[in-house]
Amino acid sequence: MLKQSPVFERKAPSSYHHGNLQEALLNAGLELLERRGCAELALREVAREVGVSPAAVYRHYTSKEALLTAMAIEGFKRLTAVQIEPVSNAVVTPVRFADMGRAYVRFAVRNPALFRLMFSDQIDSSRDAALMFAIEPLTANIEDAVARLAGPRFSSAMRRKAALRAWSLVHGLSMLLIDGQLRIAHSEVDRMIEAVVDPNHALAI
Amino acid sequence: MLKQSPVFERKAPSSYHHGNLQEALLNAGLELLERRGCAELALREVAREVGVSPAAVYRHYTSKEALLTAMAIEGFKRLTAVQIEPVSNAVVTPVRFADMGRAYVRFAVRNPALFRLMFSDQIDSSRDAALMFAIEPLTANIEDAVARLAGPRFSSAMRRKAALRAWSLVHGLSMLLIDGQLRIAHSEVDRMIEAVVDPNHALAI
DNA sequence: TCATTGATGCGTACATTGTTCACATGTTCC
DNA sequence: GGAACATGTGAACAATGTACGCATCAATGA
Repeated sequence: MLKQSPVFERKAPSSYHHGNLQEALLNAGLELLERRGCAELALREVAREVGVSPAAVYRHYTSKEALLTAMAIEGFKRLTAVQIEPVSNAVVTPVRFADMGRAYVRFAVRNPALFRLMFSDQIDSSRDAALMFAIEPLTANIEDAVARLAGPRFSSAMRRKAALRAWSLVHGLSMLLIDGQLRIAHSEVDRMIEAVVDPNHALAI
Repeated sequence: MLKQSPVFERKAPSSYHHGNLQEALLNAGLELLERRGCAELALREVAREVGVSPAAVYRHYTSKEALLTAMAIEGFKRLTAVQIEPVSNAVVTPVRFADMGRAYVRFAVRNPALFRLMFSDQIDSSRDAALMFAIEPLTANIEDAVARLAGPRFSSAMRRKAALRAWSLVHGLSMLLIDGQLRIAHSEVDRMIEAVVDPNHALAI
């Protein structure tokens, strides 16, 4: 019998074993997350989506929180990827540094529920080593970019401060945007990101 | 018979009616929120805390979301109060403007669960008029302070941009701090707030 | 004074959720 | 082919949000 391809999330009706349930649950969870929102995501519904009993989930994740954690880890991987892209294999200029921030905000706006989950209290970053490991590059990339942009004239304390300012700015803008606090049209979101995340203040100290 | 004072949250054992259940539920909810966290707050537990049946809650709030919304509104009132304090009855200086931001972040750090609820997707600000009304001063205060600080040399577009930058910065720092993303000791939180929210960049445009 | 009425609380019930446990079904390897 | 193991199922449990009809109380007005 042919091995089931991972792209099919639903098992064939007659097959008892799924084939790649762990990954299927993760993908179904990520998809359902954006449809239902962060608060209404039900473990049972994820199982239903994949076509499997609720208890089967526990063979691959020890709890609902564990599944959410895996989803958040995937989110951090994706965010890290889009974040670092503007400065990979390139000199860090103020414009490219701002591009990093804009990519961060765009990721949040395009994946609001996932972004919210990643920074929610439903997952405990100090508890799960893999999660902590996935978060770490996010900070490291910012600090590294600051270092490459500022050069040796910045002390390590100045770098950390500039990085934290930059992170706070883009993170706050992301949150306010996906909360709908800023009453702006969808079409204006990009312009607002351009305006707020500005190369002129890249290294404000 | 004496009317029950609102300060007593639990009804006297023999009395059928509570006296001020609406406010008691709100207070109990706010207290439980910080103990249990934003995700684990149960309507039934709030009712238990007040000494009343779960169904009684529905005489005063149409749903759990309605209670959470009321709690969030109270949160916005308190946040607005501490936020505006540094510039009420005083000329707006860069230092006082920064103090506004610091008060914002301190509120978040001292009431992490409430702050998270206020900006969560569990309440829909575009749905509830009272909630929208409670949020509005938060933005207005920042923009007003920017206007008083910058004077007439700032266009209205520049004011909005500066206000949004300032809000994003303090909001992002607040979120990162209560998420525990910044691995810093409790004792260093205040120093970090001082460093990041800095009068020198009050009006960065 | 006392029945009426509206507001407010209760008990019960239901569907849904996260989780557990014993059991069923495949797969792998000797 | 059978033993050992991984992986899925079904039934069950407690807890949750919510709806319903009924109980209790306070105020009102004849």
